Amino acid sequence: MSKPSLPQGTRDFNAVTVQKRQYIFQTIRSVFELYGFQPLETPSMENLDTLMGKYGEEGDKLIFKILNNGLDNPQKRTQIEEGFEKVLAGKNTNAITERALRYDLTIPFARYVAMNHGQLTFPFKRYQIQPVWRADRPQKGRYREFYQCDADIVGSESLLNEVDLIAIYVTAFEKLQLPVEIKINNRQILLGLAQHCGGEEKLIDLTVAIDKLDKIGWEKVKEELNTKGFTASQQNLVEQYLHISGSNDEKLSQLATLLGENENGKKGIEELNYVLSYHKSTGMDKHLVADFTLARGLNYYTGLIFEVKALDAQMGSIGGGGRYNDLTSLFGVPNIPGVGISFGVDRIYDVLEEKNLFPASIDQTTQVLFFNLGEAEAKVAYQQMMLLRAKKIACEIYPEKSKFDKQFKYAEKKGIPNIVIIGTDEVSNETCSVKNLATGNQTNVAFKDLPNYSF
RNA sequence: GAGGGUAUAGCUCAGUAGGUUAGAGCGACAGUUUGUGGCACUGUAGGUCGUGGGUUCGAGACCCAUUACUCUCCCCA
Repeated sequence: MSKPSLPQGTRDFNAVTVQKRQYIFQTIRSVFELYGFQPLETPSMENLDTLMGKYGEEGDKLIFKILNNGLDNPQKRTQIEEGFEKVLAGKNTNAITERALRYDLTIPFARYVAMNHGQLTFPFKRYQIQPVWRADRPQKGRYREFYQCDADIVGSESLLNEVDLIAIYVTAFEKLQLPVEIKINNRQILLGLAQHCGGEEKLIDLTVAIDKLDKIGWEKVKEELNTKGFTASQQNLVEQYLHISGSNDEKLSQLATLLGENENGKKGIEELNYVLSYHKSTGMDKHLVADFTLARGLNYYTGLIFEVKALDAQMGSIGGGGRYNDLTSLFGVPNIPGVGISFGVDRIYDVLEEKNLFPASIDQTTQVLFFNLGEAEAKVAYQQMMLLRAKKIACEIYPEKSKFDKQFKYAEKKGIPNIVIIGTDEVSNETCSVKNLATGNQTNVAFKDLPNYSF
């Protein structure tokens, strides 16, 4: 028998880790609900057709596909062999796989909206907290199974939704006491720039190159633009664009000058201005940074886009989102605009851990340990313990009669702050000894007073 | 998909230039101490040195292969 192991990029979560993760989930969930979002859950697996082609060419490769059952059925042998040949040729076929694990929460949500748009009340606001899977190579801050927490609003084009989603980010990260900066940009601005550089068809090359700026620097970006056929004057324009700096207002006015009368550019700037000025009134604008280098990989975004970065932390983005004006048309239901955001819980966890920002209180569960001093004593202790549990005080009793040493060490290792000792003397007096392990203080408490004792 | 690094006790790691019987700390267990823990001391258990081949009189160490893990790039949360 070989040693048991885990699939690459997956993890077990021990008690402390689960509690810390619950703290993050609960914080985010409470904010979602505070803002009027309702929960949705979708299956771990979707039909492969639902997912394929939605995340770009790279994305398709990273989808975990599920092998069909019954491939050994002799009656289907020819069909399956043909299917297998297709797979070897790099194509997909439902003869071999027809289902796949969820890759994100947005596309399943779009599928859900497309299937149920007749029944839903619009604007429809849902949140979803579930794991997703990617067949990516694991590394620091990147896993093959990880959780996303999404909130989306569909059926409304109002920018008030963007305003609200930003407020969710700010509120949630304030509650987590994690300092962040929320970068915002607008696909319309990028589109305007592409048009200035010769046409909309340059948009993807342009965004891919721009996105790399902070990693590879302007010179390399310029080289890449050059190989993609951008002329010297176009490269110059991009350079001016990327070197815009100052406060948010200053940046936007410089950008307005640069893009001039371009309709998309003007619209994009107007929308950014709207959201930024709205948040001046909430005081949340101090977390917002207009960043024209922000592009985001997913091609379905059409309007404002967001990305959240933890300040002073070695970590990629811990959240992102944006407006997609026609996502459900992928599933045959056009004209349902939407906007959404996502929290990357696993990365948030890593950052909170790194910066020591988890509250100390969350890993404490059991409040009181009852010592076990023998069969008869334990029976009395058990009765007393149940009275405490009825008062919602978390307790446990050591399950066997052991030396004090061992029971003390058990309490200490589990971080149980109080112990209750009930031996023969206590049983006859109807009292118990309550000891606080941190202070070492010990007091005698009558049984009748124990349920009201403040531990 | 491309390129690095690592693999020795439950955990973290030593192990010199290839040389007898494989080392430490921590942890576990037991005792000093069967109604008062944390400390201390004493003792015990625990290893097919990732796997398979090769070189050698001799391999934990050197070579080849393989697997797992890990990190970086691409991309992403």
